[in-house]
Amino acid sequence: MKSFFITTPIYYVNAKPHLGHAYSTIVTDAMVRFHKMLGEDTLFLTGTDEHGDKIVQAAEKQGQTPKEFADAVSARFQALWPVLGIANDRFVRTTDEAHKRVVQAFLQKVYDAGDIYFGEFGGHYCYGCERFYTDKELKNGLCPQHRSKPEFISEKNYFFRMSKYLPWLREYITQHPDLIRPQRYRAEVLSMLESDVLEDLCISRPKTRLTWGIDLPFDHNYVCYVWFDALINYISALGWPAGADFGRYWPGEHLVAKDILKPHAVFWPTMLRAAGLPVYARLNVHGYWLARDAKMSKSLGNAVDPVDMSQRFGPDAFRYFLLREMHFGSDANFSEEALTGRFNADLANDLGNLFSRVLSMSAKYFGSRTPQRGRLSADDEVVVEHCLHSLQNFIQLFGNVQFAQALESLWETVRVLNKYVDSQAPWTLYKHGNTERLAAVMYVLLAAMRKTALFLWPVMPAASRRMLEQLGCPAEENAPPATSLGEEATSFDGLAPGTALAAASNLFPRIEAPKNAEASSAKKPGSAMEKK
RNA sequence: CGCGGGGUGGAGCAGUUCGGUAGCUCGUCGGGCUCAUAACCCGAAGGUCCCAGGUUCAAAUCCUGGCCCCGCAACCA
Repeated sequence: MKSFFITTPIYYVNAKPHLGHAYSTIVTDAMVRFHKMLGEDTLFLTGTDEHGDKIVQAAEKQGQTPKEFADAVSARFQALWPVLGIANDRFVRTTDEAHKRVVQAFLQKVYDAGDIYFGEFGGHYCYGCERFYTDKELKNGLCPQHRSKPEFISEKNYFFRMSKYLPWLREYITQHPDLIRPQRYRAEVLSMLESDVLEDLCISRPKTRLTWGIDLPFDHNYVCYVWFDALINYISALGWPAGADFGRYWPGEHLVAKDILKPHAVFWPTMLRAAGLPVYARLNVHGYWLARDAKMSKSLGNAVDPVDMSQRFGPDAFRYFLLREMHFGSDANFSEEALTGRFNADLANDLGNLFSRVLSMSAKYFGSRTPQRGRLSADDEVVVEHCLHSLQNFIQLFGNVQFAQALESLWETVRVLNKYVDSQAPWTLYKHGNTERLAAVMYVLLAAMRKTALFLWPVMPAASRRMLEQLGCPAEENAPPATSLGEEATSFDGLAPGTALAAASNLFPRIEAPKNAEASSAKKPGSAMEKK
């Protein structure tokens, strides 16, 4: 059985979860569900990153120990995922004892191989920022943030001999064109590798400055710093080196946002190489959600709270919007207006209404039973072909992380079905007593709707289940529908005649547009404000 | 010359890899249907595809130069 292991980044616990965390995790969840429905052996990992200066500071502010603070925030992340319909298999914390042991084993291995050395590290240190600046970053010799003169500090630290592996990495990425996707990020990494700006990686902090970290196994005066700790979560959660899951699931895929491209595309593969492990199978990189074309941030006050969105619009609609609106890899704008618009147009008008009208007719014409399929006309065959074709496209596109295009492809079918209802006019067939045609048309509609519902399971698991139930195809809770997407996209069967159907209901009640929508839009002649 | 992304009808976006009738959703206007959630279906209006050159039978797409936005270069998804 083919395996599919995928991870989100582990989230830094210095702040509460925001839209970006939600997006990364929702996308990963959708990918996992998709692969489950392809019949693969999936494993979905997420977690929290809990060491470092900032956690210590944040904890102090709250009057807590770093561990207490990390426990609290980590718990918040863990509590969020079910709310968003996310079903991760594992949750790793960098403060887990098991994780610490793996990090130490990894460090020791690389150290023994001679790729970690002790050296001098000097730089301009700004106490306000608590970080080093390079000469180029300084503005007139001053910290760009605080406009104060940084102190030149020199301290001894351990370094990972990353530079040694950069030529290999460049070659590897060249040989594996699909390793990093979308392509724009692969190009960026290659450009990074060619620009020659990458050096060895400082991987330690002296305990005199920082104690909240994992001890270096070969020098207890130092703790492991940043990426060597965090990145290793991806294999510590698999129980490397001895755990059976490592052999079963590695190499897997990672999903990250573009801001942490470098650590994942450069640090991590070279680390794996140095430890003698295979590189991950794929790195999926996405862009940012913007609010009115500006980056979301707490300071700008334009951050979006995923819990709030999920509660107000429902997790399924929220997930649908995120996957439909952003073209994976590019930035996209988030707004409630856009979310409302998508909801009403796609879910309420196109999809929900299709279910409503077809189920209503099924009740009227066939006593809410799936009719016999009968012989299909040329018109019917066209719809069937169109449907299967769009499902095949969906599989291709979704597998290629083109979620927006995949959903667009699925919606082509939804629109075709709505047109089909109009062109076939079942109410006329009914009036004329043309039961055979009526049965064929209704069967085609119901069967195509079932497929649509199935294919939506990765994106909208709860709504998918509701739709399937309405079609008399109840699905087990917390399990993928018992079918395979590949087969569903090649044959048009799947509905048993005589099955009881639900009465028509309102799956996605329209959302009334918010009253304050006019605030920023300039007055235009004939601008639409009539909604009542 | 630090690196990268972008500039396409009123709005938001595809399309640009491998040139060949400019496409989608929303919005606007007109019509249709009556199964349905004031929904659905049909039709129409609306575009110098940032600018200027170049290559070509043909450029949104390739090349050169320029203008304008926005990220990154910090443990921010």
